[in-house]
Amino acid sequence: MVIKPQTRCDTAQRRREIALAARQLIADKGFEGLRTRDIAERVGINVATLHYHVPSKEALIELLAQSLRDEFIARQERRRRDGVTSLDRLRLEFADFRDIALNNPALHVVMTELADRARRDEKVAAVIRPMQLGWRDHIAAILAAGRDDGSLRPDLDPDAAATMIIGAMINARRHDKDIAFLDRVTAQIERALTRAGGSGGGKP
Amino acid sequence: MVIKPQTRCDTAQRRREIALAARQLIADKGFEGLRTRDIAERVGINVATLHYHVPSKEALIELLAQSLRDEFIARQERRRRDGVTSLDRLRLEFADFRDIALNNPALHVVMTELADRARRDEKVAAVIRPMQLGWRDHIAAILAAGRDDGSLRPDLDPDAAATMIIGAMINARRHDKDIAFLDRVTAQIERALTRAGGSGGGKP
DNA sequence: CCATCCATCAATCAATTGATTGAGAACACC
DNA sequence: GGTGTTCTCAATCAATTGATTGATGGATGG
Repeated sequence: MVIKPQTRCDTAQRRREIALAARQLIADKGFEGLRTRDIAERVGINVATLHYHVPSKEALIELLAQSLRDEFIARQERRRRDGVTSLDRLRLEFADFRDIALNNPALHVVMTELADRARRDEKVAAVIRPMQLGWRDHIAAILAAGRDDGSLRPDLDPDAAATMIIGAMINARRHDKDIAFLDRVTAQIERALTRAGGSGGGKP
Repeated sequence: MVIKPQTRCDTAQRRREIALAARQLIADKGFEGLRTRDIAERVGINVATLHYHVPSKEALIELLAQSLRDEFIARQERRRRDGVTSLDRLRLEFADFRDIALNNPALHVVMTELADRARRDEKVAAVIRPMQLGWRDHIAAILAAGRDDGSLRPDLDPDAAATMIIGAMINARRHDKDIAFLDRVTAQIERALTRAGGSGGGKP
C-alpha cells in the first residue's frame, strides 16, 4: 500500500503529507471511516508519529479543512481573469469546475463531506463557510456585472442565481459520473441567465 | 432524555420507532456519530432488544434508507396534482420543498447524509438512487410538458434543468437558515425558465 | 566528541462500540 | 393452569480506535 521509503522530515512537510493522505482516505471511505491508523499507514509513519505532528483527531480535521481551503485559494489565484464580457468570466467558472471534476474529483467529494461536517463542528465551519461564501460572492459579482453590462438578463438576483449555479453544478456531479451531463447543465444555466430566453421559439 | 414508558410491542412497530430515532440522531450528529446504543436509548429499549429487531448496523442503515424512501413516496402521493399549467405544477414542487424545509428539516439533512453514504454503500445506493432519479424525472416531466405547452421556454433541456432546480434548492438550504433565501432562489429559477427572459428590461 | 533537540517507533492503555448470551417477563392459545 | 412463542434486558465479549509512554536513532551546533 505504502511505497515511499520513509526518511525523517520536518513538521510542516509531514503535516502536508498527513493532510493529503487524510483527504484521499475521506474520498474513499467518507468521514465516518476516517481512522488515524489508516492515515499514518498511508503516509508511511507510526501512529505515534502522526500524533506527534497533529495532536488530536480534531486538530487533524481542522488541518484538513485548512489544507482544502489553501488549495481552493491557490486555484482561485492561478486562474486567468481575462474574460472580456461577464459571460466569458462565467464560462470560465464553468470550465474551472469542470477541470476539477475531471482532474481532481476527490476535491469535490471531500469538500462535500466537510460541508456536511461543518453543520455540527464549529472549527470546521469557521474554515469552510468563508470559503463557500467567497465562492458564491465571486460568482454573484460576475452575475451582477453581467446584469449591469447587458450580457446577462436584467432580472437577475445575483446571490440567488449564484447559489443556483453552484448547487446545480454540484448536483450534476453528485450522481452522473458522465462529464457530458455537467456540460448539459452548464449550457442550460447559460441559456437560462442570458437575455434571449429562447424568445425566437421553436426547436431547431 | 427518553420519556415514553416502554411496553412490549411488535417488531414492525419497533422497527418504525428505531428508524425514526436513527433519523433524528443522524440529523443531530451525522452518520459518523450514529451509535446503536444511542438509538436504543432514544427508543427507550436495551441495545440487545434493538439487535433483536434489527440484526446488524448494516441492516439498520438499510432500514433507515427504506424508511426515508417510504416517507418520500407517501409525500409524493399525498400531493395535489391539480396544477393547471406546467408552471403551476412547478410552483407546487417549490412549495413542497419549502414545506419540508420548514416543517421537517431533518428530512433533508438525513437525505443528504444518505446520499453521501450511497457513494460507497451499494445497499443504500440501491434504495436512495431510484428515489433521487424519480424526483429528477418527475420534475423533468413537468419541465418537458411546460416546454411543449409554451408555459416554459422552448430551449429547455428537461433533465439538465431538473438537476439544476434540485441542486439549487438543496444548496439554498445548505447554508442559509433563512427560508426567505430559498424563496429568492426559486423565484430566480422561475424567471430563468419562463419564456420572457426579462426582455422588457429595467428594474422595477 | 558530546549535549541537545527533533523525529520516530513498538508497546500499551482506556474508552468506545457492535454484537452475543442466557435468563426472565409478557402474551397467546388451548 | 400449562405451554410455547415473542419480546426484553443485564452482563459480557471481542474488536476497534484515539491517544500516551518511554526508549531509540539521527541530526546539529559547540
